[in-house]
Amino acid sequence: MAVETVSAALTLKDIAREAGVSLATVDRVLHNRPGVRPDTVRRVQETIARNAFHPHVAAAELARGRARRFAFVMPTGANPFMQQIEAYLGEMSAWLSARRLSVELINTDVFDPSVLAASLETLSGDYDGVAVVALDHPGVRAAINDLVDAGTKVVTLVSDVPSSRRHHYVGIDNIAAGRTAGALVGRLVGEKPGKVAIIAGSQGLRDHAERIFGFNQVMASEFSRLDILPLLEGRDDDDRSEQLISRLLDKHPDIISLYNVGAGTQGVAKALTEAGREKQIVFIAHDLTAMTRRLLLQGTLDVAISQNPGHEARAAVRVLLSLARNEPILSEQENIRIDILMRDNLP
Amino acid sequence: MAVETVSAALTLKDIAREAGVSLATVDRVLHNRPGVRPDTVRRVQETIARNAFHPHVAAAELARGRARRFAFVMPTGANPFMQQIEAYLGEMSAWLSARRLSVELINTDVFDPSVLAASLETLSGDYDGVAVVALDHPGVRAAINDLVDAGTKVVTLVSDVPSSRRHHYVGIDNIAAGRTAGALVGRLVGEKPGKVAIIAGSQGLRDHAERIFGFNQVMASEFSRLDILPLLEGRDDDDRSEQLISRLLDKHPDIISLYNVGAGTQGVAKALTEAGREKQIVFIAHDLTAMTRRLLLQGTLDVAISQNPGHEARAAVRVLLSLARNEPILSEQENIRIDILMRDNLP
DNA sequence: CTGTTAGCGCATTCAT
DNA sequence: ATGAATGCGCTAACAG
Repeated sequence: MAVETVSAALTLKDIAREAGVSLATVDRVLHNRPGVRPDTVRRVQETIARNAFHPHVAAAELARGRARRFAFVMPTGANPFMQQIEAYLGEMSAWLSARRLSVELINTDVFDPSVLAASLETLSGDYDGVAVVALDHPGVRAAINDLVDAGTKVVTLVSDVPSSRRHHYVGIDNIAAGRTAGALVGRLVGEKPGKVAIIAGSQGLRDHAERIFGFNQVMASEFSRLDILPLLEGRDDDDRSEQLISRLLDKHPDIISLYNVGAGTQGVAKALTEAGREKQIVFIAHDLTAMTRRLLLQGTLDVAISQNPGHEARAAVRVLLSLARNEPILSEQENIRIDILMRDNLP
Repeated sequence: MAVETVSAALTLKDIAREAGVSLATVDRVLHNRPGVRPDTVRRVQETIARNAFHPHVAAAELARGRARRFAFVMPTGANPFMQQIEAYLGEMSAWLSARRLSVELINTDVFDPSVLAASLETLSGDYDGVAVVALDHPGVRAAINDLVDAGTKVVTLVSDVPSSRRHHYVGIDNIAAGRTAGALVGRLVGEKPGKVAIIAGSQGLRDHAERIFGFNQVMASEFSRLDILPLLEGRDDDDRSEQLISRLLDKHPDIISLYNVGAGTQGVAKALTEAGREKQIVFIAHDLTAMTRRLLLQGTLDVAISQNPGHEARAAVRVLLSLARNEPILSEQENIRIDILMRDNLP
């Protein structure tokens, strides 16, 4: 009936005895520290492997003594999605403090590359790990690489800098998210012909650009019968987005779907409602907030494509911790999914 | 710039000194053990609260010495979804062993209530925690309650027994999953009138029954123009499902959508393809496996509604561990979502 | 290059 | 009802 067996709970000392060396030598091998004869290294490694030995993390953590410090560099301002991530970090505080981990929030203008880069530079040496909502820019890339060179573990959060040497990216594949939006638009409008509107914050933002790219890809290859209107840029601002969309709806009575790539969903929704067309137009936007939740329940918004902010907060912390401990990371666990949220599967 | 402050990393000893008692007394209060004057208890608790003190889990774990044993009671047989959960448990083995945790798999016929109940009874006393894919039946409920009374922590996995006193349920809300399926069918078929077919493993299975309930709810209230055909029961078997669906497709040339509530998706897909109708019919099924992934990419399957087996495996372990340690559980983290998976957001 | 040793913070006897 | 003392398994500093 039982399948797995219980392993005998070995300790470093057991390994040391079996390999015929001292505790300290096993420890050196375990952490690839210098000063051990290659031959001895091999012998110890073999005993470790043979016994499938894993050092007790609790003991290791305790013996290290030193607490770990992580910094989260987040955008200033009232972006609700970022606020959710910060809130979930706050919820972890008991968990963190029971592990002698500290997370410090650093709010910076992440949209100004020089400010962000400068902000990152000041962190060097003070932290074991840094999570940053990054802007893809040469200055930022350099700052990230400097941190990495200084021995700090770095993960990019939500927005990546693939060309940097960051250790990990915690966030979604935005091209795939855009493709998902495109497929949903195409599938939900049915057979009807008509125009599709698309509004983003700015094409200069990497995540927005990638989503637009993925969206257009799917529309061109699979729903070419639909007419995509030129991209509008609402700068993630409610009022501006509302105005742009209002004008657009006036001009095109045959719009059947609307995709909002970035923030400003409230403004877009307002324009839709005031035109009295919220039920006819398939409306797709990003992220789950109190507001998009309400819009989904009302039926104004048809789908919210989202990334789970709680998952991102915890994944970033866990990845930084694993990196700091030189532990392997459970990649399946830290992979952030593209959530399709509709009225009936709201969490 | 910085927002959170680093707490001073207190220890039990600090609390003891500040409260004017010994280490042992603080420990007693911390674990609600008897033998402390109420007055002293209060004083110690206040000091703990005032300092927002959290005992170092690593030290606690180390001092306990004793390893924790958990059992996972899973269905025998070749259910791919269950096999995925087991596989993810296997992937955690290094993680588990580094924490001196052991997970033992117990395979049982969970569909026979008396066998399952008997199986659970044998576990009593041997484990700190038990996760069980449960069948909702009085005998099983009693067995679960007995385990709980014996001090074992119990979580139900994937399939719940709400009337039992299990400590936690790790799995999705199946009514909501059924509603989600219904909404997707209704939205994806467009304006077309026609018939909708539905096939389940068995109405006797609680999760199937709940999904059917949710599905019908949405169809009746929002898509009453669609004609729902009587439920078929394929017993989660590919061949039987294929035969049933083939016959149904022959009989009804105007079927526009098909919802498979349980397993047997491969058989259903085969029937669809052999009838040459896989492109016209909106097909929705559950769970992501190698096969449903392929069907999604081919376009035979339009949506897979799924629960993340890796997440479920890890959540069950974490919840059992938190329960065993008397730690609070991060409910947002352990909540299992209803995933809507389409071709473009496959993980 | 290798070994010895003193804690890390808590749980748990055993005394008082 | 309370306190003192021991050790969990590992890291890090030091000694050879």
